[in-house]
Amino acid sequence: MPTSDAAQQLYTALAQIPEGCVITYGQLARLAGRPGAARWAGSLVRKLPKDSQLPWHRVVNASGCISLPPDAGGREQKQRLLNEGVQFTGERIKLSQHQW
DNA sequence: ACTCTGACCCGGC
DNA sequence: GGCCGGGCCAGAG
Repeated sequence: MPTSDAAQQLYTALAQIPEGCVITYGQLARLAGRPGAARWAGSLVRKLPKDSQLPWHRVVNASGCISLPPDAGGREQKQRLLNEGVQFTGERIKLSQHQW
């Protein structure tokens, strides 16, 4: 495909993430075959529809924190993660779930 | 075609 | 732990 071959891979990898696990934009971009293109991954995730089945809420930055502002849906993301069993240490995700 | 921007990452200080 | 600068990709003005 067209221009979104890698994008499709990114979506696929995102869909492969099990519950209770999170991934960073960089890792996601790497899985999609675009190492270093974390920004690109963020763009795709941001454009993702809310009714999408893709677990976009399991994507966080390398710091292990939600990069999305609370007033933009970050609150919902955190709530979803908590609902799936992801433990938070304040605003930071526990290192144990840092990888899947 | 060029410039700016964005849910980013990494190495160096 | 923090701040700075450079690097990556795609889309919009």
